[in-house]
Amino acid sequence: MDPINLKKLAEILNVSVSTVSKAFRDSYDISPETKSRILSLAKELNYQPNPYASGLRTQKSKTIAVIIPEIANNFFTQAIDGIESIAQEKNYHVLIYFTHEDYTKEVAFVQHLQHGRVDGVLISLSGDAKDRSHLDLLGHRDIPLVFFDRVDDHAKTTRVTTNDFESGYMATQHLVEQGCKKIAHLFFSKDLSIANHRMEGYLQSLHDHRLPVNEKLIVQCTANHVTNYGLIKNLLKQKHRPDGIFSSFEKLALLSFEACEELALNIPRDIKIISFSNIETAALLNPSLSTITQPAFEMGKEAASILFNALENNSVSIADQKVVLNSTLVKRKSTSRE
Amino acid sequence: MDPINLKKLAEILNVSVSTVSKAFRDSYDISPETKSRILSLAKELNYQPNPYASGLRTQKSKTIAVIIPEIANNFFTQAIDGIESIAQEKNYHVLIYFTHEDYTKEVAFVQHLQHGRVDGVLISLSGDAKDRSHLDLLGHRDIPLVFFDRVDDHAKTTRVTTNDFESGYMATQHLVEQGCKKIAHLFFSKDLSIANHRMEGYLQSLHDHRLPVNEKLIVQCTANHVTNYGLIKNLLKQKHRPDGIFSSFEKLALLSFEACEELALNIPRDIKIISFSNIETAALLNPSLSTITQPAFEMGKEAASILFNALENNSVSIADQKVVLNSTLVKRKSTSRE
DNA sequence: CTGTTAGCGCTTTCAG
DNA sequence: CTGAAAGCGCTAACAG
Repeated sequence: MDPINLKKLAEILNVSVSTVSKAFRDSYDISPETKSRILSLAKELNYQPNPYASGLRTQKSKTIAVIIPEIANNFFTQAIDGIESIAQEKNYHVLIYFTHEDYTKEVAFVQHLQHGRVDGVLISLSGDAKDRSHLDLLGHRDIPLVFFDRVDDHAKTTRVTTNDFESGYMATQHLVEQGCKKIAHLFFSKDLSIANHRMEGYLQSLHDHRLPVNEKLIVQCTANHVTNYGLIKNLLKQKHRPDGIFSSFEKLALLSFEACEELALNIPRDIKIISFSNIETAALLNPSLSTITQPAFEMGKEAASILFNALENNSVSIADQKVVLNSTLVKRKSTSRE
Repeated sequence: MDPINLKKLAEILNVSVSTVSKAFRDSYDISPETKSRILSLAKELNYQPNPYASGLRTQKSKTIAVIIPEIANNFFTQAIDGIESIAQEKNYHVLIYFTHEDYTKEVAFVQHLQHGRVDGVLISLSGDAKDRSHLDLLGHRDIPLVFFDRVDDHAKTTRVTTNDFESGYMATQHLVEQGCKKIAHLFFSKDLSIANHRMEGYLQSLHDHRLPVNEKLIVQCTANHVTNYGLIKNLLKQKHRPDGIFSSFEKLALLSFEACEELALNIPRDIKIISFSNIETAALLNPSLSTITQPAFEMGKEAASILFNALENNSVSIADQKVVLNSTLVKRKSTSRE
């Protein structure tokens, strides 16, 4: 069955192609009768304009791209949910790309997106990137870019984050309040500003509570979870093993749980754990993990709204602003009972 | 900065547009020197063909759509991961659409996709659909469609599922083996063939183990989790409350856990629970939930591979076949110790 | 081996 | 209020 197009509609109705086209756009400048004739036939024949033709003509795709490190992650899942909910509202389409923390993929995706496939881009950076200059390409092409969560602090565009410094501070303090003296910190990549902010909160909190900083308790993890598991086990086998762990990444907390189990360390008796995490399923969750939970869904919505706003107002360059949402500290058994 | 296009490349190199175009496609029929001159300049200027122009011309978008009920769900998260991994390999783009179990949205998405935006569609049906005729539209437009998990058994196209009957049978049997006599079944929507297959497995298992079928223990849930919570609580407050629950949907198991907690029922002592679930984080998981785990990632890969195969071979109509992968029964404390 | 040309389906001046 | 015509950027005959 051949697809129906403007030309055919025009032929059937004995009007010109441009008249038909206008019927869908310029509601003025066309007689009401003609318009309704056209629209009703279009509906009857189930006409939809060809997106590639109008995209080519108008240089608008009604599509955005979302570039994230991974999807098997509750934070990103919820963020995508938020993004898609706004996109549906605005009648936009959403393309997804996963970098799997691979910088070269991030560069490749961005390269591919600079030629009209999308009108705008939402990105959460991969962990192992140093040079962010590939992102400038989008700016050169007037494609608005909004960062969320894993932002580039130096980028001159909108960044949506959470209060990571404060969260790191709160998390650490929470462990201190439970009597922890030797608090370890697990983080992922020094190239991520959010990781740095969280660590700064941790350090400040230790300082304010007059606890010493022990380099051996600060563990930089990798994109490889087998390696990470080894690192965490080593941490726990140290002579002066920590009595608390603040993990800035959900997966690292999971690995810590597993490592404790293997080493027969009781949580929360021997060691207390708090982690950034967006696991929602409290009923199924191990009751010994306090969490810092980010408002992921809201972040997705916020970032998408800002982007769509820019697109709709043709304000090509997105303001150099930082939007900060607040995470929530969820205390659970691990720490609320001594 | 103006985007670079074929015409500009041609001008700079003093060749015709078609020569440039050919350099990227027909590696034959063009002199090696010209070709390399063109390609190197293209790289230097960071040229990328405009996808909307070539899409319009070739009627190929190098894009597929994935329509799923929701994303905040471990099964779908893993499936998308699998789909995207194949798409990356094949250099395809992936559009995502969430129906949130809303049939009207499913229809609207499919309507929008019949005019060239995508080359193919992967779908997992929304729960409340009866009439699947909207999907025929895609067939009429020669857009291949592959179902995964929530398939339409009557569709004449490829369907990728798991062995749901057998899984339902195994799950029920597992509870029987632990001594359960009054086994409830929670399911979601009679319109979903997979739900029906799972239930058939449940019924067959009861029958084979000479246990009576009690209609009051078979609960049809809804898309609304507050309602579902009420239904489950009612189930548990019945005079002859069940001593085992087989849930065919992860979220329903979570609600059961919560309801048990509220009603002070001990799991697994008072009641044992087994559920379809793709929660991966064993270390964090409550140790009292046995699960039927579907190979979601593999299903995504399988469905995507079949679709891309069809696209690449221009075999527009996808064979009327059913691909069945096997789920895994994961026994945990709830049932492995009496 | 290279160039000319028509046209994918749509939007948008500009004339009438 | 309606229509003719140009052209978005690219591809694919077809000539040369």
